Amino acid sequence: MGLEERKKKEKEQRRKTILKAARKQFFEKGFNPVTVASIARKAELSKGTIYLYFKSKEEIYAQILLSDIDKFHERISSVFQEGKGASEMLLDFSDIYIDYFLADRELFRILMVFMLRNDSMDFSEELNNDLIRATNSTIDVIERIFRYGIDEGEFPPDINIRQGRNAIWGLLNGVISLHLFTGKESARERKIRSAVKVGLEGFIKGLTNVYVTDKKGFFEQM
Amino acid sequence: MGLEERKKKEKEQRRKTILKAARKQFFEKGFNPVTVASIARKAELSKGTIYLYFKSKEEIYAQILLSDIDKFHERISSVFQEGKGASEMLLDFSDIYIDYFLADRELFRILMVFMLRNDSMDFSEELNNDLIRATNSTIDVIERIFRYGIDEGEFPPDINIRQGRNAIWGLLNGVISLHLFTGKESARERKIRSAVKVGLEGFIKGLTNVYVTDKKGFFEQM
DNA sequence: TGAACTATGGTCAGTATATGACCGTTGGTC
DNA sequence: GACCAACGGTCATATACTGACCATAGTTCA
Repeated sequence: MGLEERKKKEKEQRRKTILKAARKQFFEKGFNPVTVASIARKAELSKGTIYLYFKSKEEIYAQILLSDIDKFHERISSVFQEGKGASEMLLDFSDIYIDYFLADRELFRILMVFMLRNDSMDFSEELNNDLIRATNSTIDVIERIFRYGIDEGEFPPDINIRQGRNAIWGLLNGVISLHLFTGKESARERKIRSAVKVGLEGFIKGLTNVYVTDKKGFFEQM
Repeated sequence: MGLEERKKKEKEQRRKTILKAARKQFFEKGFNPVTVASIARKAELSKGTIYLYFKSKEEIYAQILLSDIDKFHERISSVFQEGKGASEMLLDFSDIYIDYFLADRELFRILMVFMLRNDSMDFSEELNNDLIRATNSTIDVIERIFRYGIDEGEFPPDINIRQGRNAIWGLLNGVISLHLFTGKESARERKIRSAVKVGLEGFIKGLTNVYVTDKKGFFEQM
């Protein structure tokens, strides 16, 4: 390890410090109520220093959110594995989806707020597009599962992919939203999982019992 | 925690980085063979930066050695405890002394080299005096034990304190020196401890069996 | 022996990084 | 619509770091 390397590391560390301080506040209060001064204070830096690492408050927010969504997308993409059927993938997808947002409720809340087009944050067009693209990439995963299911003959070829995709997407977000910030903490996870399970199983059964006959009691195993 | 506090911490951290890099090299190679450039390299800093934290190479060495000796002195001073006899203190002292230098052989070697007046390091007079004062503080601990023993009536009041002090000091250093850098690692500690024990017990017995009669088989317990 | 060379402790002008007073804008108040 | 407060963003200044440079003290070799 040399001198240049050390400096690089220190810079990266400082960047992370800022992002960490900012993330906490953004996720607690939203975009506008958080000031650059408060991020600086939390990070134990001056305001000017923040602007040495990021060119605007918006860029900080963008990097946090886009990186969070990327991580999430990476995690969710792990549903694609050799030897898995499309139905199984959909169920795994929902499991991971629920797991993830149970562990990071604030991220979920923020994504929901964003998708509900609460444009009180007046982001630049670029950031808005990036965020839309990023959130869509999650929906694309569902779509890919559907296509895979059709290609493998597990799902009927004439289903409306977009409709199915939106239904599952809506089911997940709806159920999670319904329970995540209401009701008793203790019952929350169970309620979410059982509601999604019922909805998803019904959905898949509706698709598959016409064409797929050799699933060997897949749902009975659950 | 605020901004000033953070900067202070970072400065202190950098100081420690330098000292750590320097200590390793000084203890491996001695004073002269270690260059400021090599310390800087190890610490992943430029040479100039070293001089922002220390005014000379000698000061670095001094701070390391004096701080090491201070720590040692603090440790060794823990022999003074309520309800202990002077003989017990001397035995505890030797235990701690041996423990310490078994764990930090290089410090022992350096102190020995220094005390043997190997003045190949041409330190400034000030540093030399500081080092002498620091090393003497250890010897003073033995002297204090002697005085305590005399005050409490455990040791005869007419013993030559300086002579006794030097004898024990010499015994410890001699035995440790003899074994520390020779012979098999496995047998080393046992040999040192038994040699010191024999010497010290004999010494104390010679002092105490005249005056102290109620020690209740102190040595038999060992 | 002494000139040339080398290695090293220490310096300092130049560069990189960090700071916070300041500016223009905006949104709220009366 | 004049005032104000609060904010994002800027920039002159301050702080921290760097490495080419210097003086000197050994070392080599003609």
